[in-house]
Amino acid sequence: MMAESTRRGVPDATVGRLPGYLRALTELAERGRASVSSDELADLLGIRSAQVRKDLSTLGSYGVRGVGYDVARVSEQIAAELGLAQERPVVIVGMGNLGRALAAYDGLAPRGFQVVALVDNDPRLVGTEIEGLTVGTLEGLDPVRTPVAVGVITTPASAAQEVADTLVGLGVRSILNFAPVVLRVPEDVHVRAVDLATELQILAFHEHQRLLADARGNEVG
Amino acid sequence: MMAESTRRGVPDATVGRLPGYLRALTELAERGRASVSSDELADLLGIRSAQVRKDLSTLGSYGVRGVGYDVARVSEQIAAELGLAQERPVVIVGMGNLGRALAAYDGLAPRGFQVVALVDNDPRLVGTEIEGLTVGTLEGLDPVRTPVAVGVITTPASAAQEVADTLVGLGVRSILNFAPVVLRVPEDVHVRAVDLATELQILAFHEHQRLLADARGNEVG
DNA sequence: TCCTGTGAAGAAATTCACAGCT
DNA sequence: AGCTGTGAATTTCTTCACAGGA
Repeated sequence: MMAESTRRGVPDATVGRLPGYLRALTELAERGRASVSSDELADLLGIRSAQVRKDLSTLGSYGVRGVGYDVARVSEQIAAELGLAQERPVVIVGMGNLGRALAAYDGLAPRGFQVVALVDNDPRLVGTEIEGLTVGTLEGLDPVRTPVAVGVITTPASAAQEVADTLVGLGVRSILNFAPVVLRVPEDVHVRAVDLATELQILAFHEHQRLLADARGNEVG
Repeated sequence: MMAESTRRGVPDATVGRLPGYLRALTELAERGRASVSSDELADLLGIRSAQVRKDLSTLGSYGVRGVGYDVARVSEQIAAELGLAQERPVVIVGMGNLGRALAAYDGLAPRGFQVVALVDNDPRLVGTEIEGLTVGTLEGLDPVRTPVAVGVITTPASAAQEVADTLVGLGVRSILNFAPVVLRVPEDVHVRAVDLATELQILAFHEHQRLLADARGNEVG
C-alpha cells in the first residue's frame, strides 16, 4: 500500500477494477458474446453501471450509445493498459506450502506471467524440482541470465525484508508480499501486500458489528 | 470489495488498517515498549501520522498528549473492536495446494481463528488427514455440531459459487474467497476476495506505466 | 428507445494545521 | 517541548442525472 503514479492517467481505484473487467469480458468472449452493456458488466462485477461507464471512459470511448461495449475491443484496450502484451518473468521466494501453491497456480501463464525461478534458503530444498523448475538460492539469481519483473515473497515474516532488499538489488521493482510485515523499499518499487490474517480480521470486524447490532435490535424490538 | 455497514462507527478504510496497527503494537509490546507515538506507528505501517491519529481517535481517546499511545491499552481496544475475543471457527473448502497452505498456516490460532473443518469433494481426499483434521464433504458439515463463522473458499473458480451457496445455507455470513469469480451472496453476507492474478495485474499496470514514463523521459531528456 | 459519456453533486478518505493537554 | 485530537481544507472516489448519438 503506497506509491502512486498514474499521473493524469487512470485513477488507482479504476486500475484496481481493470483485472475484474478483463476477467468478465474474457468469459463473455468465450461464450461468443460480441457486445455488452454497462449494466450487465456492473452486474457481473457486483458494482454500479455508472462506475463501469466512468472506468471504461477513462480508457477512451469504446462503447456505442444505444448498443453497448464491443467485448473484443475493450478487452484489448484493458490488456494494453495493464501492459499484458509483454511476458513478465516472476520469481517466487519461499517454497513452503504457499510458495508451492503459487508455483502450481495455472492462472498465471494465460495472463502473461511466467514463473522463471523458485528460490528457498533451505539446503534440503535447493536443488530439488518443483513444478518442473529446480529450486535455487537468492544469491544464485542472475539478473542478466534470468531477468525478473515481479518478485513474490512467501517466506516467513522474519525473512521477508531481507528478501525484499535482495530482490530490489537485483532490479525487481514490483513485489507481491504474502508475509505479514510492512516492507521498506525505495519509492520507485511497488509493493502489494496480501495477508490472510488481515483479511480474516476484517471479516471478523463485520461479524462482530453484526452481533452488536443484533443485540441492540433485540433490546429495542 | 463491497458491502458496508459500520453505521456511525469506524470507517471502512480505518477498519482495513486496524489489523496492521494491531500487528505493529503486538511487536512493540513483545519488545517491552509501553508507549508509542503516532509518528512511530505511522512509520511502522508506512502511512502518515495524521492518519494514525484520526484512525485511533475513532476508537476513543487512548493517547496522552505529549507522550503517545499506551501500547497495551490501544491493542486491547483494537482487539475489542475487531471482536477478537471470541474464537471464530473456520472451514476451508478446497484442499488443493492453497487450501493445504492455509490449513497449515500458524498465524490463525494466535488471532482467534480456529480451523475446525477441511472439506473437499474429491473422494480420494475425503477421509484422509491433513494437519490433524479428517477431510470431509460439504454435505457432511453439520452446523449444529460444527458451527462455522468464516468460510474460506480455495476451490477452482467453477465450483466457488456452489460452495458459497452451500456455506450461506449453513449460516456462514463471512466468506474469504480465493477463487477468481465474483460471488453472489445475500447482502448480509460479507465476502472478501483475494486473487493472485488481480494483484499481479495491478503490479503489471504500474510497471507498464513506468516503462511508458521512462520512454517519454528519454525522448524529452 | 436504448445505452453511453460526462459534468455536477455527493460521499469518503486523506492531509493539513493548530489548539490544547501534560 | 512534545504529541494528541480534531475541525477545516483538500483530494479522491462514487453516484446522480441527463444530454446526445445510434
